[in-house]
Amino acid sequence: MTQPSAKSPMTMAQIAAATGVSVATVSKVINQRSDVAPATRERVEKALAEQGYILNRAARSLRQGHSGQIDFLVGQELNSYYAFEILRGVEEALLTTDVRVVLASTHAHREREQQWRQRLSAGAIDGAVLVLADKRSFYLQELHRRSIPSVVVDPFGELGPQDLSVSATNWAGGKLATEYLLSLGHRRIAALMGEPAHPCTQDRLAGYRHALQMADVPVDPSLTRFADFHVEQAHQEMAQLLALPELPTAVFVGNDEQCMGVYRALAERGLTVPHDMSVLGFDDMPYAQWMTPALTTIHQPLLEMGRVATKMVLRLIADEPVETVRVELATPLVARLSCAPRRRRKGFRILPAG
Amino acid sequence: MTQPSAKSPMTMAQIAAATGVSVATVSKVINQRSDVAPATRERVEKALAEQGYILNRAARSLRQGHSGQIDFLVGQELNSYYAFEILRGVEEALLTTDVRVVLASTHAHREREQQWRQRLSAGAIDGAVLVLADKRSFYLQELHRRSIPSVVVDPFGELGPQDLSVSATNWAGGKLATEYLLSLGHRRIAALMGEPAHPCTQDRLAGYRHALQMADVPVDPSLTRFADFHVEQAHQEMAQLLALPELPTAVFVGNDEQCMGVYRALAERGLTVPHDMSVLGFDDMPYAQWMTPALTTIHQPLLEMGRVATKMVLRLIADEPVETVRVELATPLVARLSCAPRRRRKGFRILPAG
DNA sequence: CTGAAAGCGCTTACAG
DNA sequence: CTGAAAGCGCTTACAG
Repeated sequence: MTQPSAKSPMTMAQIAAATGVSVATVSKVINQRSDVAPATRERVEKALAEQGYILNRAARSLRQGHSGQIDFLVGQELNSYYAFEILRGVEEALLTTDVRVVLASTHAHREREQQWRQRLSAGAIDGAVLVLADKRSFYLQELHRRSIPSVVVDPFGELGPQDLSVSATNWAGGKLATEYLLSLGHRRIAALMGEPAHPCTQDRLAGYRHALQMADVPVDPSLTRFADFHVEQAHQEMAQLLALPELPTAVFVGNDEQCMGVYRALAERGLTVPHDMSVLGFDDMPYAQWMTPALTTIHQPLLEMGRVATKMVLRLIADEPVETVRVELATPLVARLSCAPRRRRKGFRILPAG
Repeated sequence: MTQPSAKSPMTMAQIAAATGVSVATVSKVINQRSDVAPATRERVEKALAEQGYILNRAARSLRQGHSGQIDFLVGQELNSYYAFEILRGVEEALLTTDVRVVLASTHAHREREQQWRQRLSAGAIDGAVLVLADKRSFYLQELHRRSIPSVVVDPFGELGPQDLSVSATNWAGGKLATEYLLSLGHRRIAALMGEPAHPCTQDRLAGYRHALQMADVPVDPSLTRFADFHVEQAHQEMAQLLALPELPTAVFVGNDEQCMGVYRALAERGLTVPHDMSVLGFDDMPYAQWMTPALTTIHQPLLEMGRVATKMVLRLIADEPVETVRVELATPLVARLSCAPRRRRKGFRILPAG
């Protein structure tokens, strides 16, 4: 029946008094400095544990000028699960540390940007994980000015030579997707991509073209379309594709979310997946396996990207070396039910069943 | 061409020196105390603005014992978009304040719980928004012990009389859903609910039963099934429902995520929505409108719930009164394409087309 | 190896 | 209305 104590927390001074050493020595023990006699250290550690000592971070922060916090900053609205997956990875990397994430995106509100800059200046931010930033990003520039460690996840444009980044192997992913569709016999393969300005779009598209060329399939420009990364525009663009005189038999799509729009456009035309059209996504979001039919897609390790970026930030904060400036994480293909071998044209040739 | 200054931030002492007043007076101006002469105040405010003064929060925090941070704590794994929507609401409420959210869920890791408790004790948490907690929750108990303001969003069980909460009108939502299906002519309406222990499940089910009784439709217990709130189990339970000798013609489902499993189970049996079965969800997650067919569902205002809860926490922190202890936010029905009028039994009666 | 002392930047009770 | 001074809890350079 230990009584819950709501008393104000222990201080180093109290521990010092209880142990008969100085506050300086207690501090040294807590900070694992080497210049403490083993016997003293042991005695202090025991008291610390027994009394349930708790470090006052505000005090340390005031003294040292840092805060035990890193910011999670998204270049756009926080309206997509995409960012959430990355955030979960950040959380995971921080699980065993005593660093916290702060969601600090300012969404381009001027007042909020001011506030954020203030926090920066006041030393309230030890580091940052930036999603969808490029070298012209407000955040990145401010962070550099203050020399605060940062890592960009999935850069949205060009980065400076000193900027660190973590992304997916987009080129390889685009190539793999296309090779898979080719292996199923498809030749007329459309690419319904996301935001054209995003480097990941460019890279995936380059992978797509490369795979086609390797297979001696001519690249038909009318088969490449762009949209933002959301459902609505994908739905529209797919409708455009379906208005073509000669339809593709497969589509490689910019992300899973867009695939929902693609499914819809197909359903509206009375076309079924994968019988009439193979659909291949990108991301492998949790819902991909539960779409009907279950979506074949390229896995983008968003959670892992968040985790890796966070670990890099942590190393930078601790002044430890970071191995690579540009990390790219693998993008395997997850085969489900939305892709099938190309059907022969109706009445063109009848293959024996089996 | 103002030179970006990476110098260490201004202090009150510098402002005081520049203005010819004392540090105490600067502090009073910043904290909007009344005991400052108008002329002095004006002079100091001018200097503050011109010099771009920035408050050092660590110092204030050390002095005052609070931190400008509230914790966002989820009782379960942070693996569902559900929590993300609430989090977005929290963010929104904080947009115009200088309070930050910290994602602090410990996921029942013992070591992390210790760390969290330390932060609590050290005054690093001014308040908390708890998702899916009940009165036995570790977080809630610790928070109460330290008298730190908190509000529970969507309580997972019973709460103490003094606990504040924000939830959706689950009973009304269940009733509304059922009435809608009844109005479409359905009489055999299944309820494929989520977690039976969750109060929201109980409330929705009560609403469902009430609506049936009001319409003089007997409640068939074999038509009520439970699962967790995720896709897999919903898929299984729906398969069970489809093994019944007499099938329902409509299902009211625990949440939108579960509906994906329901769609799948139906597709596997060759049944189409809404022709063979009407499906009605709960939540109105962003993807609901993009499921095929677009899901008719009860809108649960998760984002708004997060926002309201956060505003309550903010009021509590500021020692302002809070109007209501239990807030319930409305749950309108969003009609889309997954529900249709009940079809007459095959061969029972032929209606003229049109 | 140990500790006395200064100081991080603020707020507040108090004297004037 | 104004300000000198104490103190929040820590860390660090330095003397011993």
